[in-house]
Amino acid sequence: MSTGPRFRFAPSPTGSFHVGGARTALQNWALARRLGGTFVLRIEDTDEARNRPEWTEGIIDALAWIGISSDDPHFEGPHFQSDHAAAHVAAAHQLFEAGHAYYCDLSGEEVQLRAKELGTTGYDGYSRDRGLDPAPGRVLRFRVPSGSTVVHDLVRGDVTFDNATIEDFVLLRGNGSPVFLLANVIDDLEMAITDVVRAEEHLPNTPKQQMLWQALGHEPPRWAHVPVLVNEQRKKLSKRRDKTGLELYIADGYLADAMVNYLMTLGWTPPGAEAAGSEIVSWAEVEDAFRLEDVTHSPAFFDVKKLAAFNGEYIRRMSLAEFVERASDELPVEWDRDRFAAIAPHIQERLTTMREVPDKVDFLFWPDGAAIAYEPADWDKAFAPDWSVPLLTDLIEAYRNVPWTADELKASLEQLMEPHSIKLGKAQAPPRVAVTGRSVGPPLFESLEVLGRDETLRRLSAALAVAIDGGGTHAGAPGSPG
RNA sequence: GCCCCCAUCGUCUAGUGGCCUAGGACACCACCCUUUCAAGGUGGCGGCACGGGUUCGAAUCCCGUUGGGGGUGCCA
Repeated sequence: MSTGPRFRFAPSPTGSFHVGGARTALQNWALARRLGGTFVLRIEDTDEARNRPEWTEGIIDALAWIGISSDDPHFEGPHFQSDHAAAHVAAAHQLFEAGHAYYCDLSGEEVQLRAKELGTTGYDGYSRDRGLDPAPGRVLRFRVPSGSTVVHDLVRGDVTFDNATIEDFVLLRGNGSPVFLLANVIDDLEMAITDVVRAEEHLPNTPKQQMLWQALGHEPPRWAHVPVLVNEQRKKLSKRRDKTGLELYIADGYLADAMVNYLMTLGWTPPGAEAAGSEIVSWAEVEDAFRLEDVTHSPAFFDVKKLAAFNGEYIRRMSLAEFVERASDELPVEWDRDRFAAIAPHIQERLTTMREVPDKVDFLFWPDGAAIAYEPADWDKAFAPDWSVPLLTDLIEAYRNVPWTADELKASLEQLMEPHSIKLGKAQAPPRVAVTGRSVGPPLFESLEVLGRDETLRRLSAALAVAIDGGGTHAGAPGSPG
């Protein structure tokens, strides 16, 4: 058990794990590990309607994916806020007994009505000195002291709030249940949290929570509010408008290391990144160098394009063996793994996400003899030149006897091109479209080598037939193989 | 409305008074390489929001303006 600082990550359970949450979790994790402290996971399930056991599992799985393992000695939890309901209520009563809170019988509508009549904002302290006793339907409100509250924030410095601008906020609802503000503080207190690192949106709550800590007779924790993540409209990333779910990115074939690396560079730069000319850093380096004091103060745009660039970089950095293994997960079970391994080196550097793998190599797995659906535009372009049909005809003849290696296949095409005086770049188009149905794909001769002589010749001949017979219309692309 | 935060290339950022004719990364453009597409290499485009101070000297400090964001629940 660690004795160092205690951080906490306190998500509310939903079916989705927010990428912004992933970032704050990562920051807490880096700090907890480097400082020899603890990362406490607390599920904020106060709102019972939202609580489902599988959601908690989803959170733990998501954390594990980004490298925050519940098996790590620095990990503690999960704790559940709902388990502490009694403590929250007890603390509220304690606050009432000590005179830090009072009951009020005004309903929400009545409060609004009064504010309107008085021309004030929010609750005006109507019941402050009425000495009301607890009763059903009455809310317990905190008696905000006069003066001001200074929040010492590790990323922003001191932030001063005039208490006069903070209304006597609710601690206990009319039905006796505690609100988030209170529950959050009590849990942090009970779990001996020393450092609260969370998103900037909580900054306005902080003076209220700090007053609660003090009213309860405790020193508040160290606060740190990191900037929020925003979309291209510069609005806080929201589940409704934006793609925020970590699970969505996992499904799209993003690598955990790339995601973690990218998330950490939002609002923070690894030392040495500039000199290295690269922002790609290992988690070890992050853990070693991440400091709250170095975090930027302004919101950061979550740029999927840059994430994709990182991801491509990480894919290219994998060893071939690792790449083949991971890519296999993306392939249909019936596809031959050895055949894939043969072409793998040629697609590894052409990817931005793992999800693109099947699409890059599918032509190698079409059933032998299946009709090929040619991309109309690609077909037209490849077979527009008048040399295309004769070239293909000769190529079929040549390929009947040539040794079946990429080099030989290439040499043989080059030899045939000569009389036509065309470049290899153009000459490879007709056979490529004939064999793969498209004009782009992995290197052609390597692909043919993997495909094999029989199926290659078959596809070449089928295309030739269509080219001759379909004339300029190529109407003949029969049904799709896949 | 009120409170709080923020402000360097399109984006993420380096920069903590002279090393800045502002550096890097992503994106974009061009060229090279080339077996299509990528990858890789080289180069390019592009920024200190504005106005006042302070100072010998300001992207850096202060004030104001403008702009953006967050918060203002008996949600979390």
